[in-house]
Amino acid sequence: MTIPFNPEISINSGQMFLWEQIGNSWYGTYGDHIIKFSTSWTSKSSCINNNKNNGIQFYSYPEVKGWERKVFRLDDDIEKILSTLSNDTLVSKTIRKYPGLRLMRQEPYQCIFSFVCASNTNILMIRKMLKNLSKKFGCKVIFDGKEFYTFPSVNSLNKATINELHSCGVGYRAKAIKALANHIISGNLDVDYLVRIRYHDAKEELLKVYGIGNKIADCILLFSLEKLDAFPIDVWILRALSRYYNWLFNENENKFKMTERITINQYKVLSATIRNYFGKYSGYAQQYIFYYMREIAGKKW
DNA sequence: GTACAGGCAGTAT
DNA sequence: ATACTGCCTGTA
Repeated sequence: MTIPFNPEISINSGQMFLWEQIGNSWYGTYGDHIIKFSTSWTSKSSCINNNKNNGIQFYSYPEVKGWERKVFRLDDDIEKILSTLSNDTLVSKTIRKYPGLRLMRQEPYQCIFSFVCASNTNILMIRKMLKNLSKKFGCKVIFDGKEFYTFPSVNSLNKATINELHSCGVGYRAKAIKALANHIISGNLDVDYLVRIRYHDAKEELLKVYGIGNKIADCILLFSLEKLDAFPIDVWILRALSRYYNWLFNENENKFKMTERITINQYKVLSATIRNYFGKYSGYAQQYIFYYMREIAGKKW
C-alpha cells in the first residue's frame, strides 16, 4: 500500500504561515532559504506517492537537493503512523477525507518566532506580522525573477528596537520577540539540545521564555523540535475535544466547557489525557483534527 | 459606535 | 488553584 502525499494540502494546513501561490507554483520561506514546488496539474485533489514525483517538482534558493524529504517529513514511517491513529473514529475519517495531508517540519528559529507572534490573534494576522518582520529584518532574494525576503536572523531581531518591531504590526508581542531573541543569543535556549531531550523537559525550557505558554510551546515542539507526541490545544482543537472526545474527560471530574477559557491546570489535564489516548504520534492526530475543524468552519487559512 | 476573535502574563482572591 | 483583566490589530 502506498500512502499518498500532497504538498499543496499540507502547506494549507494552517500552520504554515509564509507560503504563497503564484500560478502553478508555491513559494515558501524556510529560514534563509526560499523553497518552491510546482505542479503540472490544476486539480487540488491530485496526489503523488512517496517514490515518484508524478508531475511535481521541487526547487529552492539556494539550491538544496531533496529538501522536500525533510520539510514534508517523508522520512517518517507514515504507514505505521496512520495505521496507529486509525483506531480513532474521527481521525480515521479525516485520514480518508484528506489523502496526502502531512505534518510539516519547520525551520526551528522561524517556527519559534512565528508562534510567539501567534498569541491572541488569527492566522491572517500572523502572516501579516511575519511578512512585515521579514521585509524589515530579512534579506531580499530574487528567485525566478520574483522578490522574496528570508526570515530574519535571530541576530537581526535581537538588535532590533521595540519600536522597530512594533512598526511591523506585532503590537504588544514586540516585547516577547525581543525577550526571545535575547534568550537565544545568550544561550539560554538551545535548539539542538531541545531536539535531543524528551517532550516534558523541552516544554519546561520553552515555558521559561516570556511570551511562550502551553499552546505555543506545544506548537514549537511539534512543528520544529521533533516532538511528535506534542498535541497543541488551541480554540479549534478545544472545540473538537468538547464535541468529539468529551467521553474521554468525563471520568475523574475532568469535564470542561468549550465556551470557557481554560486555565493552565485544565490545559495540563486535557493535554495529558489526549496525549495518553493518541500516544507517540499525537501530533499527527492533532494535524488532521485541526484541518478538519477549520474546514467544517469554512476557514480558508 | 460596538462586539468579537485570539494566548499569555500579572494580580487579586 | 481559579477568576479576572489588559494587551493589539483587524473584521463584521
